[in-house]
Amino acid sequence: MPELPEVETIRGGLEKKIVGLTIKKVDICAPKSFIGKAQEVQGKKVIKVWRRAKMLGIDLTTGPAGGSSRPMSSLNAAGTRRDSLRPRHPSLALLFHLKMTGQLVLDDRKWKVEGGRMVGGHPTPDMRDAMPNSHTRVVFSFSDGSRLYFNDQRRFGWVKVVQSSELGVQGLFEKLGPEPLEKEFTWQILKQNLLKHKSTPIKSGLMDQQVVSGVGNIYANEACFNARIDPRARSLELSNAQFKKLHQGVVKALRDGIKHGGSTRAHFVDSEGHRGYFLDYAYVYGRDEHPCKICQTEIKKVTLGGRGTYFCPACQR
DNA sequence: TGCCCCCTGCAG
DNA sequence: CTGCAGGGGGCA
Repeated sequence: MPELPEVETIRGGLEKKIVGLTIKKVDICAPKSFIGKAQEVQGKKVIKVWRRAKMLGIDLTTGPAGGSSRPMSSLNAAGTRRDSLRPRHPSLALLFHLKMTGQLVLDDRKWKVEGGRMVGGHPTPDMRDAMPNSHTRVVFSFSDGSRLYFNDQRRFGWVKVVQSSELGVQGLFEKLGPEPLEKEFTWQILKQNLLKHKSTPIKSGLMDQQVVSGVGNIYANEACFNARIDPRARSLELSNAQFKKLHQGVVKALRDGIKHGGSTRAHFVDSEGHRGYFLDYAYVYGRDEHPCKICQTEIKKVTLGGRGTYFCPACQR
């Protein structure tokens, strides 16, 4: 599900709640969803929550609980890189990829057992569906009684126990393109990367994680609209002025996504179980047969690379 | 550079 | 029943 704005929304919510907590227990309901040894993270303390592309990382102390360790990550609250790229210090982390339907929901009602019954707070209406259910694949229990649920209906997602050496230049992140909300993402870089695939539709190019990381189907559609460019256009056909508009369009779409707490089509909820509202503000995604918010022309839907593609035939040329 | 596939569920 | 869904790895 989640693209950059959704993962960033989850990251921000989790950071406020779990930094400093110790993982007491890991319950794995779906073995294929958990890669690595759960034992390695039990007793470890959370020191940072970060994001790279559409992946979310939780840095853990490497030594016994309380031991000191340095964060593996490099992204601050705004999703921008603070300490530059690498080298990363040796440490341990949990790395999540939520794919299409993954959720990370923190249940911080402090459950107490009274008279054999669980007693706690009241879940929000949105959260009720995200509580441990038939789609819960992994449950992390923390020292203060709170729990983190990794839910994933379609089972495409995963969580992996990683060492810092597995990430970075030679690791899992090796092929990822630039972070679109960082300085390294310029219109020139975008142009250069898109031109590596001259005949690929521009919207499909934006979804290529080697071109720019973190953009998925919703925000690629919105970025093309923001730039007033036909999503079917080929990179070879674009002028420099259009590459600049596309660059701005990507950044605007992602920032707006974060501003509205992400997009909820069907499954996305943030770490508190609340949906996101960006789709209320979307210009084209999911709006086929509806009037364009700018010119009233009917929004069209086509398929590109097997993915639903929405655009305004009048605004986007 | 395109499919097919991993899976589950829902809408038409 | 078929088709489609915030992703992306693998294979021809």
